Amino acid sequence: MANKVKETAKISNAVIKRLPRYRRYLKELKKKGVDKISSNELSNLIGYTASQIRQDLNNFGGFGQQGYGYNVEGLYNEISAILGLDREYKMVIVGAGNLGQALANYTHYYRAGFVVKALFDVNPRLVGLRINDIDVLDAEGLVEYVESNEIDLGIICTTKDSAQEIADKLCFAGVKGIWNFAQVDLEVPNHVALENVHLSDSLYTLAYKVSGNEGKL
Amino acid sequence: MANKVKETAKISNAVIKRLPRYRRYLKELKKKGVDKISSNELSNLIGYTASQIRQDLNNFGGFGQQGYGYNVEGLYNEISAILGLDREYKMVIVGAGNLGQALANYTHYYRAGFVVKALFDVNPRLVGLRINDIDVLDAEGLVEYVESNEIDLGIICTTKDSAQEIADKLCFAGVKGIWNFAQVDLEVPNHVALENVHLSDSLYTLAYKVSGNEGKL
DNA sequence: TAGATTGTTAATCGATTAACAATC
DNA sequence: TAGATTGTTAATCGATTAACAATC
Repeated sequence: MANKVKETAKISNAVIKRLPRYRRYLKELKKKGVDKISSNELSNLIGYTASQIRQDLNNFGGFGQQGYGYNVEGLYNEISAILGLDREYKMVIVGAGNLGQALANYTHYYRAGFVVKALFDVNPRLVGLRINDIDVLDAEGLVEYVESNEIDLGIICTTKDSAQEIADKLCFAGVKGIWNFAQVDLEVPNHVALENVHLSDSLYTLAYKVSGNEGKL
Repeated sequence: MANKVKETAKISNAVIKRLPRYRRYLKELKKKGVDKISSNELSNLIGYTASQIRQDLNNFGGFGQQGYGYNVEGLYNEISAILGLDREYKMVIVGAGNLGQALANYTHYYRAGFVVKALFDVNPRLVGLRINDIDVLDAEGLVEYVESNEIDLGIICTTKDSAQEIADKLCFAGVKGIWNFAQVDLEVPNHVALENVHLSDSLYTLAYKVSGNEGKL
């Protein structure tokens, strides 16, 4: 087993959550024309310890070079690839209310690889609209659309009451992941990835910090 | 030091992040008319271990009763108070684009205690609009408005390039916390709370899980 | 080569889980 | 009282940090 290929051991969630942040800082450095950076310099910028940075990166491979550091562009590309940002994702947004519309307008900016193909809603007053050149379709046709257009990701922007039903349909229709903005914990099959954005949970956490119950004030 | 009052030791972030979730489940139980619940029953619902639930709650006080369990409504109220949801927060949203507008329409639903007083933008085509009965004001007047209206929280929905400048102004004007949606890590004074919602980071995490680099597939 | 910095092992720290005495 | 379940201490597990040998 002297194989150089990394065993694909389960990477901890804590590590994964830090990857997009590494990528952001590397992108900035790249933009500034910085060629190389050491774990120590990166630590000063990003706030993680140099040790943690080296540990994190070595989960995926030896991207650095002793005595030199890391090549900024190379590392940026590696992390992008690890995150799966070297391919395209076809998405649908279910729920064309304010948030769904905002995401339809924004998501394609984040990175060209995320393409919103359609929005869906049950409200007949929204069906037929075009948001950022994307059609709002009747939620009736969700499953068929997802199947025939090979949609990768479903974004749920409905109320919490219909979110699970939508999730079931999306999973049945074959999406690989769900980005959930509804205030509910969804049940999805093991092979479907789930990422939650619980905005009110986040706001409540802020309220906690502000309220002084933290004992720090 | 046989005082019954809990020492306000620093509560770990992991615990705080779970509180809104406890609250959500307790709210549901309350709605269903459930009076009491044991840590074991709650564990089955919520997915944390019973041991963790008891540990978490005991950071704040002994809310349960041996041989009985926890009173649902009582515990709900306690957690709400710990989170600081028993008071009102005056907020401004800076950046009246799609996301800012969406939040202006949504946030007050989350809980009556969060009141958006005004939106701000630099774009003259947005200034003067009314979103959900909330005025869009000229960003010029931000500091003065926050000061004279005793705003508690600032919500940043601008691009990453202006986010730090806005944060500085908000802090200078005296907000107690910032809810940041811009894709940048902000610097704020110690006494100002900061909660980030990095949507693209979240989307990239989803891409990672879906892409199969996880080694689980 | 000498100096620098990684990759990786070992030590520490913190968070989660298990166990059980206290007590309702 | 006996049974149930908490509150809390102890054990375990995992993640972070420190240290240093490998090596560019």
